[in-house]
Amino acid sequence: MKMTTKGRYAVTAMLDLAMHCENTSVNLNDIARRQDISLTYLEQLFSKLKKNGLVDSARGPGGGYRLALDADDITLAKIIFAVDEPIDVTRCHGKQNCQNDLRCLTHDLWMELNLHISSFLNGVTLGQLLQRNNVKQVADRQDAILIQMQN
Amino acid sequence: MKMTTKGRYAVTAMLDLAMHCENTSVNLNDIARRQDISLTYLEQLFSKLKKNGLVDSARGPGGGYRLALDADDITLAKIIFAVDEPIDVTRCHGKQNCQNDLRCLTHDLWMELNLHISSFLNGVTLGQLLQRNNVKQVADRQDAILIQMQN
DNA sequence: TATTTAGTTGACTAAATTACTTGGTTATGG
DNA sequence: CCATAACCAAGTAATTTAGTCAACTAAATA
Repeated sequence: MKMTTKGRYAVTAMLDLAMHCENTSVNLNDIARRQDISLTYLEQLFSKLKKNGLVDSARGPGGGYRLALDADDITLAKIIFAVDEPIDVTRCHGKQNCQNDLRCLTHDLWMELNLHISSFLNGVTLGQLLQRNNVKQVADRQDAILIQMQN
Repeated sequence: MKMTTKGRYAVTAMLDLAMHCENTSVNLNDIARRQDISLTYLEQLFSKLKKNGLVDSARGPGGGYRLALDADDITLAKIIFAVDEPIDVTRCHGKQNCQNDLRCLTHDLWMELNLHISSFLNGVTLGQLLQRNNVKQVADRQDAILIQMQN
Protein backbone atom coordinates (compact mmCIF):
# COMPACT_ATOMS: atom_id res chain seq x y z
CA MET A 1 0.00 0.00 0.00
CA LYS A 2 1.16 3.43 -0.85
CA MET A 3 0.42 5.79 1.99
CA THR A 4 3.63 7.68 2.25
CA THR A 5 4.92 11.06 3.25
CA LYS A 6 4.39 12.10 -0.34
CA GLY A 7 0.64 11.59 -0.17
CA ARG A 8 0.38 13.07 3.30
CA TYR A 9 2.40 16.14 2.29
CA ALA A 10 0.24 16.59 -0.80
CA VAL A 11 -2.97 16.54 1.23
CA THR A 12 -1.51 18.87 3.83
CA ALA A 13 -0.28 21.32 1.19
CA MET A 14 -3.57 21.26 -0.68
CA LEU A 15 -5.47 21.94 2.52
CA ASP A 16 -3.12 24.83 3.28
CA LEU A 17 -3.73 26.14 -0.23
CA ALA A 18 -7.48 25.78 0.17
CA MET A 19 -7.35 27.85 3.35
CA HIS A 20 -5.34 30.70 1.87
CA CYS A 21 -6.34 31.03 -1.79
CA GLU A 22 -9.74 32.63 -1.44
CA ASN A 23 -8.71 35.96 -2.97
CA THR A 24 -5.08 35.57 -3.97
CA SER A 25 -2.67 33.09 -5.39
CA VAL A 26 -0.58 31.31 -2.81
CA ASN A 27 3.12 30.77 -3.44
CA LEU A 28 4.85 27.58 -2.50
CA ASN A 29 7.34 29.38 -0.30
CA ASP A 30 4.60 30.33 2.14
CA ILE A 31 3.17 26.82 2.14
CA ALA A 32 6.66 25.40 2.64
CA ARG A 33 7.23 27.60 5.68
CA ARG A 34 3.81 27.14 7.23
CA GLN A 35 3.85 23.37 6.82
CA ASP A 36 7.58 22.72 7.26
CA ILE A 37 7.91 21.03 3.90
CA SER A 38 10.94 21.55 1.66
CA LEU A 39 10.19 24.04 -1.13
CA THR A 40 11.76 21.96 -3.87
CA TYR A 41 9.89 18.89 -2.75
CA LEU A 42 6.63 20.85 -2.87
CA GLU A 43 7.49 21.91 -6.40
CA GLN A 44 7.58 18.29 -7.47
CA LEU A 45 4.26 17.57 -5.83
CA PHE A 46 2.52 20.60 -7.33
CA SER A 47 3.84 19.72 -10.75
CA LYS A 48 1.85 16.49 -10.50
CA LEU A 49 -1.15 18.15 -8.92
CA LYS A 50 -1.27 20.56 -11.84
CA LYS A 51 -0.95 17.80 -14.44
CA ASN A 52 -3.93 16.16 -12.79
CA GLY A 53 -5.98 19.33 -13.01
CA LEU A 54 -6.29 19.97 -9.29
CA VAL A 55 -4.51 23.35 -9.23
CA ASP A 56 -3.87 26.29 -11.54
CA SER A 57 -0.64 28.25 -11.49
CA ALA A 58 0.55 31.75 -12.31
CA ARG A 59 4.19 32.67 -12.72
CA GLY A 60 5.99 35.81 -11.77
CA PRO A 61 5.58 38.21 -8.84
CA GLY A 62 2.22 37.83 -7.17
CA GLY A 63 1.94 34.46 -8.82
CA GLY A 64 1.41 31.11 -7.16
CA TYR A 65 -1.22 28.43 -7.10
CA ARG A 66 -4.97 28.29 -6.74
CA LEU A 67 -7.40 25.42 -6.56
CA ALA A 68 -8.61 24.52 -10.02
CA LEU A 69 -11.84 23.04 -8.63
CA ASP A 70 -14.21 23.87 -5.85
CA ALA A 71 -12.86 22.64 -2.52
CA ASP A 72 -15.94 20.45 -2.17
CA ASP A 73 -15.01 18.64 -5.36
CA ILE A 74 -11.46 17.78 -4.31
CA THR A 75 -11.36 14.48 -2.46
CA LEU A 76 -8.37 13.05 -0.65
CA ALA A 77 -8.39 10.18 -3.12
CA LYS A 78 -7.85 12.59 -6.03
CA ILE A 79 -4.92 14.25 -4.31
CA ILE A 80 -3.16 11.05 -3.30
CA PHE A 81 -3.80 9.51 -6.69
CA ALA A 82 -2.22 12.55 -8.34
CA VAL A 83 1.10 12.33 -6.53
CA ASP A 84 1.35 8.63 -5.69
CA GLU A 85 0.33 5.37 -7.15
CA PRO A 86 -3.28 4.56 -6.45
CA ILE A 87 -3.59 3.05 -3.02
CA ASP A 88 -3.40 -0.70 -3.30
CA VAL A 89 -2.70 -3.38 -0.75
CA THR A 90 -2.61 -6.30 -3.18
CA ARG A 91 0.67 -7.66 -4.40
CA CYS A 92 -0.47 -8.06 -8.00
CA HIS A 93 -2.14 -4.64 -8.28
CA GLY A 94 -5.49 -6.26 -8.89
CA LYS A 95 -4.25 -8.38 -11.79
CA GLN A 96 -4.97 -11.71 -10.11
CA ASN A 97 -1.55 -13.06 -11.09
CA CYS A 98 -0.23 -13.16 -7.53
CA GLN A 99 0.52 -16.90 -7.69
CA ASN A 100 1.68 -18.36 -11.01
CA ASP A 101 -0.70 -16.22 -13.04
CA LEU A 102 -3.59 -17.15 -10.76
CA ARG A 103 -5.15 -15.66 -7.63
CA CYS A 104 -3.30 -16.19 -4.38
CA LEU A 105 -5.17 -17.43 -1.33
CA THR A 106 -5.85 -13.95 0.01
CA HIS A 107 -6.31 -11.98 -3.19
CA ASP A 108 -9.98 -11.19 -2.69
CA LEU A 109 -9.36 -10.15 0.87
CA TRP A 110 -6.91 -7.43 -0.11
CA MET A 111 -9.21 -6.24 -2.83
CA GLU A 112 -11.85 -5.72 -0.18
CA LEU A 113 -9.48 -3.73 1.99
CA ASN A 114 -8.62 -1.62 -1.05
CA LEU A 115 -12.29 -0.80 -1.48
CA HIS A 116 -12.64 0.00 2.18
CA ILE A 117 -9.77 2.47 2.16
CA SER A 118 -10.85 4.02 -1.13
CA SER A 119 -14.33 4.65 0.14
CA PHE A 120 -12.88 6.61 3.05
CA LEU A 121 -10.56 8.68 0.87
CA ASN A 122 -13.29 9.31 -1.69
CA GLY A 123 -15.63 10.42 1.04
CA VAL A 124 -13.53 13.23 2.47
CA THR A 125 -13.15 16.55 0.61
CA LEU A 126 -11.02 19.61 1.24
CA GLY A 127 -14.27 21.52 1.67
CA GLN A 128 -15.22 19.33 4.62
CA LEU A 129 -11.82 19.68 6.22
CA LEU A 130 -12.02 23.48 6.00
CA GLN A 131 -15.02 23.35 8.32
CA ARG A 132 -13.30 21.43 11.05
CA ASN A 133 -12.36 23.12 14.29
CA ASN A 134 -9.16 21.18 14.84
CA VAL A 135 -7.99 22.17 11.36
CA LYS A 136 -8.81 25.83 11.99
CA GLN A 137 -6.92 25.80 15.26
CA VAL A 138 -3.75 24.38 13.76
CA ALA A 139 -3.99 26.75 10.80
CA ASP A 140 -4.28 29.78 13.09
CA ARG A 141 -1.18 28.68 14.97
CA GLN A 142 0.72 28.24 11.69
CA ASP A 143 -0.37 31.63 10.34
CA ALA A 144 0.80 33.35 13.52
CA ILE A 145 4.20 31.71 13.31
CA LEU A 146 4.64 32.72 9.67
CA ILE A 147 3.90 36.37 10.52
CA GLN A 148 6.47 36.18 13.32
CA MET A 149 9.04 34.81 10.89
CA GLN A 150 8.43 37.66 8.47
CA ASN A 151 9.10 40.34 11.10
CA MET B 1 1.30 2.72 6.90
CA LYS B 2 2.74 -0.73 7.04
CA MET B 3 0.92 -3.01 4.69
CA THR B 4 3.74 -4.96 3.17
CA THR B 5 4.50 -8.35 1.74
CA LYS B 6 5.41 -9.41 5.25
CA GLY B 7 1.91 -8.83 6.59
CA ARG B 8 0.29 -10.32 3.51
CA TYR B 9 2.47 -13.43 3.67
CA ALA B 10 1.71 -13.84 7.35
CA VAL B 11 -2.03 -13.72 6.76
CA THR B 12 -1.76 -16.08 3.80
CA ALA B 13 0.38 -18.55 5.75
CA MET B 14 -1.90 -18.44 8.78
CA LEU B 15 -4.91 -19.08 6.60
CA ASP B 16 -3.10 -22.01 4.99
CA LEU B 17 -2.28 -23.33 8.44
CA ALA B 18 -5.88 -22.92 9.58
CA MET B 19 -7.06 -24.96 6.61
CA HIS B 20 -4.67 -27.86 7.19
CA CYS B 21 -4.13 -28.20 10.94
CA GLU B 22 -7.41 -29.75 11.98
CA ASN B 23 -5.89 -33.09 12.98
CA THR B 24 -2.17 -32.76 12.46
CA SER B 25 0.65 -30.31 12.80
CA VAL B 26 1.57 -28.55 9.59
CA ASN B 27 5.21 -28.08 8.70
CA LEU B 28 6.47 -24.91 7.14
CA ASN B 29 7.86 -26.73 4.13
CA ASP B 30 4.36 -27.62 2.97
CA ILE B 31 3.10 -24.09 3.53
CA ALA B 32 6.11 -22.74 1.68
CA ARG B 33 5.40 -24.92 -1.33
CA ARG B 34 1.66 -24.42 -1.39
CA GLN B 35 1.91 -20.66 -1.05
CA ASP B 36 5.18 -20.05 -2.93
CA ILE B 37 6.85 -18.37 0.02
CA SER B 38 10.50 -18.98 0.89
CA LEU B 39 10.86 -21.44 3.76
CA THR B 40 13.38 -19.41 5.69
CA TYR B 41 11.29 -16.31 5.34
CA LEU B 42 8.33 -18.19 6.74
CA GLU B 43 10.47 -19.29 9.67
CA GLN B 44 11.07 -15.67 10.54
CA LEU B 45 7.39 -14.87 10.37
CA PHE B 46 6.35 -17.87 12.47
CA SER B 47 8.92 -17.02 15.09
CA LYS B 48 7.05 -13.77 15.61
CA LEU B 49 3.64 -15.38 15.37
CA LYS B 50 4.66 -17.79 18.10
CA LYS B 51 6.03 -15.06 20.35
CA ASN B 52 2.66 -13.36 20.01
CA GLY B 53 0.83 -16.52 21.04
CA LEU B 54 -0.94 -17.15 17.75
CA VAL B 55 0.61 -20.54 17.01
CA ASP B 56 2.09 -23.51 18.87
CA SER B 57 4.98 -25.52 17.55
CA ALA B 58 6.43 -29.01 17.85
CA ARG B 59 9.95 -29.96 16.76
CA GLY B 60 11.26 -33.10 15.20
CA PRO B 61 9.69 -35.53 12.74
CA GLY B 62 5.94 -35.10 12.48
CA GLY B 63 6.33 -31.73 14.12
CA GLY B 64 5.15 -28.40 12.78
CA TYR B 65 2.74 -25.68 13.74
CA ARG B 66 -0.86 -25.47 14.89
CA LEU B 67 -3.13 -22.56 15.68
CA ALA B 68 -2.86 -21.65 19.35
CA LEU B 69 -6.33 -20.11 19.34
CA ASP B 70 -9.64 -20.90 17.75
CA ALA B 71 -9.70 -19.67 14.14
CA ASP B 72 -12.64 -17.43 15.06
CA ASP B 73 -10.49 -15.64 17.61
CA ILE B 74 -7.63 -14.84 15.23
CA THR B 75 -8.23 -11.54 13.48
CA LEU B 76 -6.19 -10.16 10.62
CA ALA B 77 -5.18 -7.29 12.89
CA LYS B 78 -3.57 -9.71 15.36
CA ILE B 79 -1.59 -11.41 12.61
CA ILE B 80 -0.34 -8.24 10.98
CA PHE B 81 0.44 -6.70 14.32
CA ALA B 82 2.51 -9.77 15.23
CA VAL B 83 4.84 -9.59 12.24
CA ASP B 84 4.82 -5.90 11.36
CA GLU B 85 4.51 -2.61 13.06
CA PRO B 86 0.94 -1.75 13.87
CA ILE B 87 -0.72 -0.23 10.85
CA ASP B 88 -0.39 3.51 11.03
CA VAL B 89 -0.74 6.19 8.40
CA THR B 90 0.33 9.11 10.60
CA ARG B 91 3.84 10.41 10.42
CA CYS B 92 4.22 10.83 14.18
CA HIS B 93 2.76 7.41 15.11
CA GLY B 94 -0.04 9.11 16.98
CA LYS B 95 2.26 11.20 19.15
CA GLN B 96 1.00 14.55 17.87
CA ASN B 97 4.54 15.83 17.40
CA CYS B 98 4.34 15.90 13.63
CA GLN B 99 5.14 19.61 13.44
CA ASN B 100 7.55 21.04 15.98
CA ASP B 101 6.16 18.95 18.81
CA LEU B 102 2.62 19.96 17.88
CA ARG B 103 -0.08 18.48 15.66
CA CYS B 104 0.33 19.00 11.94
CA LEU B 105 -2.59 20.28 9.88
CA THR B 106 -3.78 16.82 8.91
CA HIS B 107 -2.97 14.84 12.05
CA ASP B 108 -6.55 14.10 13.04
CA LEU B 109 -7.41 13.06 9.53
CA TRP B 110 -4.80 10.31 9.45
CA MET B 111 -5.83 9.14 12.88
CA GLU B 112 -9.33 8.68 11.49
CA LEU B 113 -8.04 6.66 8.57
CA ASN B 114 -6.08 4.52 11.02
CA LEU B 115 -9.28 3.75 12.88
CA HIS B 116 -11.06 2.96 9.67
CA ILE B 117 -8.45 0.45 8.54
CA SER B 118 -8.14 -1.09 12.00
CA SER B 119 -11.86 -1.66 12.22
CA PHE B 120 -11.71 -3.62 8.99
CA LEU B 121 -8.74 -5.73 10.08
CA ASN B 122 -10.22 -6.34 13.51
CA GLY B 123 -13.49 -7.40 11.96
CA VAL B 124 -12.17 -10.24 9.82
CA THR B 125 -11.13 -13.56 11.38
CA LEU B 126 -9.48 -16.66 9.96
CA GLY B 127 -12.64 -18.51 10.87
CA GLN B 128 -14.66 -16.30 8.53
CA LEU B 129 -12.19 -16.71 5.70
CA LEU B 130 -12.33 -20.50 6.00
CA GLN B 131 -16.02 -20.32 5.07
CA ARG B 132 -15.50 -18.40 1.87
CA ASN B 133 -15.95 -20.11 -1.46
CA ASN B 134 -13.20 -18.23 -3.25
CA VAL B 135 -10.76 -19.24 -0.52
CA LYS B 136 -11.81 -22.88 -0.75
CA GLN B 137 -11.38 -22.88 -4.52
CA VAL B 138 -7.85 -21.51 -4.40
CA ALA B 139 -6.92 -23.89 -1.58
CA ASP B 140 -8.15 -26.91 -3.55
CA ARG B 141 -6.03 -25.86 -6.51
CA GLN B 142 -2.98 -25.47 -4.26
CA ASP B 143 -3.49 -28.82 -2.58
CA ALA B 144 -3.69 -30.55 -5.95
CA ILE B 145 -0.46 -28.96 -7.12
CA LEU B 146 1.38 -29.99 -3.95
CA ILE B 147 0.31 -33.60 -4.42
CA GLN B 148 1.56 -33.45 -8.02
CA MET B 149 4.91 -32.14 -6.81
CA GLN B 150 5.26 -34.98 -4.34
CA ASN B 151 4.78 -37.66 -7.00
C1' DT C 1 14.83 46.83 -20.55
C1' DA C 2 16.71 44.91 -16.21
C1' DT C 3 15.53 42.65 -12.26
C1' DT C 4 13.06 39.93 -9.31
C1' DT C 5 9.73 36.58 -8.38
C1' DA C 6 8.02 32.17 -8.87
C1' DG C 7 6.88 28.13 -11.43
C1' DT C 8 9.05 24.10 -14.44
C1' DT C 9 11.94 20.29 -15.36
C1' DG C 10 15.26 16.57 -15.04
C1' DA C 11 18.84 14.29 -12.98
C1' DC C 12 20.95 12.88 -9.01
C1' DT C 13 21.72 10.99 -4.11
C1' DA C 14 21.69 9.51 0.81
C1' DA C 15 19.22 6.87 3.87
C1' DA C 16 16.10 3.58 5.05
C1' DT C 17 13.48 -0.43 4.38
C1' DT C 18 12.16 -4.74 2.45
C1' DA C 19 12.49 -9.15 1.16
C1' DC C 20 15.04 -12.17 1.16
C1' DT C 21 19.58 -15.71 1.75
C1' DT C 22 23.26 -18.09 4.28
C1' DG C 23 24.74 -20.93 7.62
C1' DG C 24 24.24 -22.63 11.25
C1' DT C 25 22.03 -24.85 16.23
C1' DT C 26 18.94 -27.26 18.77
C1' DA C 27 15.18 -30.72 19.84
C1' DT C 28 12.52 -35.01 18.95
C1' DG C 29 10.56 -39.31 17.11
C1' DG C 30 11.70 -43.64 15.23
C1' DC D 1 22.05 -42.10 15.85
C1' DC D 2 19.85 -40.12 12.06
C1' DA D 3 16.41 -37.72 9.67
C1' DT D 4 13.28 -34.14 10.32
C1' DA D 5 11.81 -29.77 11.37
C1' DA D 6 11.82 -25.83 14.40
C1' DC D 7 14.87 -22.04 15.94
C1' DC D 8 18.24 -18.21 15.44
C1' DA D 9 21.69 -14.55 13.94
C1' DA D 10 23.72 -12.09 10.61
C1' DG D 11 24.31 -10.41 6.19
C1' DT D 12 22.89 -8.47 1.62
C1' DA D 13 20.85 -6.99 -2.82
C1' DA D 14 17.30 -4.39 -4.57
C1' DT D 15 14.02 -1.03 -4.18
C1' DT D 16 11.86 2.98 -2.57
C1' DT D 17 11.57 7.29 -0.31
C1' DA D 18 12.48 11.76 0.65
C1' DG D 19 14.88 15.21 -0.68
C1' DT D 20 18.71 18.10 -3.15
C1' DC D 21 20.83 20.55 -7.03
C1' DA D 22 21.08 23.07 -11.09
C1' DA D 23 19.40 25.17 -14.91
C1' DC D 24 15.58 27.23 -17.25
C1' DT D 25 11.17 29.88 -18.53
C1' DA D 26 7.56 33.18 -17.89
C1' DA D 27 5.45 37.20 -15.87
C1' DA D 28 5.32 41.49 -13.39
C1' DT D 29 7.21 45.76 -12.14
C1' DA D 30 10.34 49.45 -11.57
